[in-house]
This record gives sequence, C-alpha cells and structure tokens, in this order.
Amino acid sequence: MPHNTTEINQRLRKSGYRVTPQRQLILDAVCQLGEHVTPESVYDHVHRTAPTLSRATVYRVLHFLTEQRILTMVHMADGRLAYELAGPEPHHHLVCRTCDSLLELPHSVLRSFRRAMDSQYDFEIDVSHVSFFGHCTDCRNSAGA
Amino acid sequence: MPHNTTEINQRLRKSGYRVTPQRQLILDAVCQLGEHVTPESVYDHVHRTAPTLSRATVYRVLHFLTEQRILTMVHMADGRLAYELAGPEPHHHLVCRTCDSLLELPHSVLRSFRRAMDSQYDFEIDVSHVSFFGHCTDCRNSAGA
DNA sequence: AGCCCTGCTGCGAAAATTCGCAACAAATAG
DNA sequence: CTATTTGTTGCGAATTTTCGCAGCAGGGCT
Repeated sequence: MPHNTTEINQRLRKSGYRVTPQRQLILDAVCQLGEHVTPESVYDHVHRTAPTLSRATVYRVLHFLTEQRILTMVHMADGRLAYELAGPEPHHHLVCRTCDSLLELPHSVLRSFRRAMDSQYDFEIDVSHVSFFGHCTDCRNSAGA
Repeated sequence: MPHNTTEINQRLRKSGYRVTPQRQLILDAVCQLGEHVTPESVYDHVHRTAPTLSRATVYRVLHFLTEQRILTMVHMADGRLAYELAGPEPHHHLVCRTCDSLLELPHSVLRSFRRAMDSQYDFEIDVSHVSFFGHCTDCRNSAGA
C-alpha cells in the first residue's frame, strides 16, 4: 500500500525542490495513516522518530505536498482539513453532516459534470478531489423518525 | 438587500431557540457584509456597537445559524471557512485555487447531479451550498504561458 | 410576584494554525 | 574549494478557533 515514494521524490527534485528527511517522514506518515489524516495525527506519528520536527513544518509540508498535487485536501464536516495521498485515479467523498461519515465516490460520476463546467464556465474543476456535504441514508432515516 | 430578519427570528423562536441581541447583531452583520464573510470580519463589525460581545460567541452563533440553515458555510481556497446568508434559491461556487476568486453557479447546474447521487448512493447532497475547487479561465491561460 | 429550568454568553485557558526571522543545508557559480 | 544563493527548518510569538465552566436571563409554571 505504501506507494514507492522514490518516484515522488524524483518528481519533486525535477521541479527544483528538495527531498528533506522531514518531507520524507511526513509523506511516509500520510501513506501509512491512510484515508484522511489530520495534521495532528501526522505530527504524533512523526514525532516519535523525529522529536525535533516541529508542528509548523508538518503544516507547511502538508500544504506544500498539496500544491505539488501529491496530496489532496479533504474537507471534513466540521470544516477542518485532512489530507490523503492523491492516487492516479482520483476519488471523491460524500460527507455526512450529521454523523461525519465519509462515503467514497468513484471519479467517473464526476466526469460529465466536469465537462459541463468546463464548456459552460471555462472553469476546470480540480480532478484530484471534491467533497460533497449532505446526509447519508442512515441519518436521513433516523431524522425522519 | 438586508432581508427582513423578523421572519428568521420567528422561525428560530418557533423551534424553541432564543433571539438574543447577540444573535441579532451577528445576523445583521452577515447580511450587511455580503458574500463571504469571515468570523473575524463579523467580530470587527459587531464589536463596534457591542464591545463586550466575545469572539467565542461569534463562532458559536455562526455555527448555530448554519445548523439552522439560515447561513451556509463557504469553503475558501486556503481551507478557511466563511459564511453567507442562505437564500431561498441556493447557489454554488467555483473557487480558483490560484487566484482565490469565486465564481457563482446557479443551482440548476447541480440538479441532475444531485438526483443521480440520491438514486445511486441514497445520499442527499446538501442543497444549500457546494464549493468546487479548480482553476479559472485567467489562471489557466497564464499558467499555460 | 417568585421559582425552576434550560439556553446563552463571557471569560479565560487551551488547542490549532500561521507567521517572521535567524540559522542551516544543499545546489550552484566562480 | 570557497562563496553565494536559495530553499527549508526550528523556534517562539501571534493569530485563529475551540472548550469548560460559572453566571446571567428568558420563558414557563404556580
């Protein structure tokens, strides 16, 4: 599951950036921690092996890796941000405002919608990740009761 | 432009909540400040006439009014949250990740997409507001250069 | 009127996030 | 090989956002 990060490293270097131990550690942490990892969880994870690595660096590197399209931002229901590895085939989320659950959505469901936005508004929707907020089956049912 | 808030007040009272001076002031501030108002701008605005009103209350009231579907959360490109009045006819945003500009989208463009999500995933996407992130015409063009 | 009950707020502390700056380290030029 | 440049980090402070708790206040009840 932990993708080979050497490919990513090369990509970064080719763009003129450096692959520092800190960035390596943080990227590894995100790979290991999985689906939607918070800055705090990354910090906790990384801090064990690198106690001097600061929180500020965690935030900066997460932001940086997102700009480089290696990670994607995930909006949680409470407005906080999480991150995850940007796979080659992007996927999207349905976020339940009531129970905070995440439902994964294949990229295909967005394809036609993206095309429409592109032609009608000349706006290219970010392929990497989109979050929709709403209410899942369970919460709709229990709300009705 | 500042919608008559008495209707909103009645709605709140009917649900068993109170319309306090603080809530009134904050709601008025959002109405006046317009499109995508930040907690800080609300605080600044309100603080002039009510110096004792605390920041915590601003955050709590904005959150509260969002739960009551009187306001909607707007995700900005940097991940921060803003708020705006939830009109009867919702609209959505295309947020440019490069220049932070907001483009408004009529609700109609989402209708069929919502229906599809509903039938395929039994997930009801929040009608009030959706943000899409991506890149606008101008930034696409200048990036190509 | 007086008494509960509960909702709301203010306060101050905590937690989360960002910022500025000085020091460091890697890449590059001379 | 040294000097310069530029990217990156750590630190601590500032800013933003949340939290817990004690106290106030409005609405319902008698």
